[in-house]
Amino acid sequence: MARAGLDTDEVVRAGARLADVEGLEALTLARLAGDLGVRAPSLYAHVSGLDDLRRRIGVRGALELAGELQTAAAGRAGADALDAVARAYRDYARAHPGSYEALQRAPDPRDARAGAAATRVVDVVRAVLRGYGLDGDDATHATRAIRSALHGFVSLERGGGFGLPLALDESYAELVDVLDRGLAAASSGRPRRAGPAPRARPRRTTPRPKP
Amino acid sequence: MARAGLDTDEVVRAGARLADVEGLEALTLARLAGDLGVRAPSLYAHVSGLDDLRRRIGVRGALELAGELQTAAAGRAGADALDAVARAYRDYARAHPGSYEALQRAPDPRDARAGAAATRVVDVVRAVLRGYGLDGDDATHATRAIRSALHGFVSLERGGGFGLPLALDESYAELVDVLDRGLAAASSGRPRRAGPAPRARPRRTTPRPKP
DNA sequence: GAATCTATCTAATAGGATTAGGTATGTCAA
DNA sequence: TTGACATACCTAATCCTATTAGATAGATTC
Repeated sequence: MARAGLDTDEVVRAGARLADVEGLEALTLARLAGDLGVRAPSLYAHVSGLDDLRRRIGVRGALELAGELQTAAAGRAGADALDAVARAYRDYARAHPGSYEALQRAPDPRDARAGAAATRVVDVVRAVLRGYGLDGDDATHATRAIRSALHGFVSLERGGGFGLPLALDESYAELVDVLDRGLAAASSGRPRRAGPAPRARPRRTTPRPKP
Repeated sequence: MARAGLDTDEVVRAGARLADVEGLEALTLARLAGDLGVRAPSLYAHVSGLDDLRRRIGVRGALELAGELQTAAAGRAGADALDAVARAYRDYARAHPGSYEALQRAPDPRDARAGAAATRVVDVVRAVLRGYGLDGDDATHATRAIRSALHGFVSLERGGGFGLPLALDESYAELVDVLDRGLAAASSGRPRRAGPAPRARPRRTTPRPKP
């Protein structure tokens, strides 16, 4: 038999592609082996099982996503950066639904690379928040808020949770605006419960295309 | 053989309990049948398969969740109502993780009850937004924003996506504050991009316990 | 060319979903 | 009381999946 010449990277890459095209549920070792022209047990030479494969797809996805976010954020600040990162986030989740779902699972605490990949995503978001004057605990809370909002939207959208997909682009833009306003208010000095938002803060610099 | 006396409701209830205690992944017909003192094929008399069971658990969960949210919102308005609903939402997801996950899947378009259950949840959120003066399209976008944020937080929290579970209660409170501020600004009249938030809007009426 | 490494194979086990078809329990009417 | 019927439950069987064990053959190295 001619060898297929696989290695772990190739298997993970093919697994990610399959998951992205047919959904993470459709990713089975039997199916993936078929796609690769190999019998299912052969995959165990490269991956230690289905769970391991899913985790590796997740790590790969997290690194990819972090790269996209980093590119989007480069050279931008404040609301502009938030907007760009939010778009890149949603774009990635829609282009790679299987990888995105895999990346959403808790990283294996024993796998340093998994933790590092997750950290890279968080770090990009955290960097954006410097433009809002947030640091320390405030930045942690704000990072969690942004991640929650973006992930929640993307997750509901993918699952069909919004019913008719009417004006989803606009809804997403509004969500990002709500975050922007809320975070700007949070950073405008304590006590931050009663004061009006600052007036002259620069807003989005590039006009948003109408959906 | 003595009959177990099952019916569909009993099977779904037991399935939801199993999913809540051991996770939706642990819900198998074989396991559930064992719990009910019955063989796996017997469940097909009450449920048309594993997928159907999951969907029914989801519908049941959506109705339960809608009830909790409705109770939380009763007699409150504005930021107070938003806060109460947000807490109830998170409480439900933590108390019933399996049902929550099941409810998150897209409802079967052919099942009227599934659609109605999903609608009930959305309606409670939408009702809260009346206290923010939002209606029509604005209310739709705002509803989606709130659902995204709450679901995203709860989903990341459950999946261990926040790393160390440090100060999660506080982060959640801050997230709700960000929503409140952002929505209040959205409702304060158009053009809504530049104006300061209204000053005298009533804030949360009950002090939030420190985490 | 021999030795080694390893990617792949076949064979086998185990567990899950699901279908087909039989059995016995409960209900209801005569 | 007895018969008929509906149905809750069963066993047996099929198919698919993950996974392990052990053999083989292609590639690499000395």
